[in-house]
Amino acid sequence: MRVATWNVNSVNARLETVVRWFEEAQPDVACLQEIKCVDEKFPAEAFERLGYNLAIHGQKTYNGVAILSKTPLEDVRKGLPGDPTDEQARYLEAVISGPRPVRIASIYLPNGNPISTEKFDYKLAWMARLNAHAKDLLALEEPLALVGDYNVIPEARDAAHPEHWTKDALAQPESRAAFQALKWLGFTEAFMAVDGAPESYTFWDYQAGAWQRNNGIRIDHALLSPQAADLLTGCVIHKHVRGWEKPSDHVPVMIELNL
DNA sequence: ATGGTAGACCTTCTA
Repeated sequence: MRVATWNVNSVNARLETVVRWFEEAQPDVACLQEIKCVDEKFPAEAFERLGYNLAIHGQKTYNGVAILSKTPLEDVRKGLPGDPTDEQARYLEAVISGPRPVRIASIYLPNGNPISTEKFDYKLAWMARLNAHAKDLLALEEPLALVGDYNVIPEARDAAHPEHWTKDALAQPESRAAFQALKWLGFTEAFMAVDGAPESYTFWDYQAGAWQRNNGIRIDHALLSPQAADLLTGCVIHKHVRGWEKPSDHVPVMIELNL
């Protein structure tokens, strides 16, 4: 089973590009982030035509996450538990039905910039809530994948120019520590388990010719429970998609599970 | 030190 994660930077502005990639890569499950629309504005027909079932947790203008699956989605949870006042659509969880069900979450972790503002506090509070919820999910002892745009550069090797990011929320020690703490609950980071090559980025800024200079960062991650890690056979970053017409600034990351 | 790009949407915010 192929499970992808992709921050599409507006599913409506990107529809042609996104459909092109779906037809090429044929994911069984795809988790999208930054759809940037309410549920009613999601171009559902385009994906239903390709044979997908949809779960959408949208929001006007900003954020928004979705899960598309070839098999029906069950036990859908919208929003990250832990703060009922949080109105940002950044978390969606569902169980992918099948002979061996897999629980999947589509995550759009807060950016957190600038770091001297409440935006960074919100990022760290959100990460604490994610870690608490992830701990509960691990206790279920089932195949589980938490995939998405984590907005965290885990290590210096995950940036072409680590020195550019020292004042950025994506590379702060607090951000990295929270991501490490999440992994240490018992997750396997799919990319590091399978490949782990340096200079393997998932995001290149639109500005300053970042793509042309390969000035990228690796911030889109797939974390697997032990029961899912046992099934892991591959993890590929679809870098070439960044060179297409009208690209997102992120590229898809695809994991393969043996089921 | 600045500005460079992209998307939603109404003027500026987010990234």
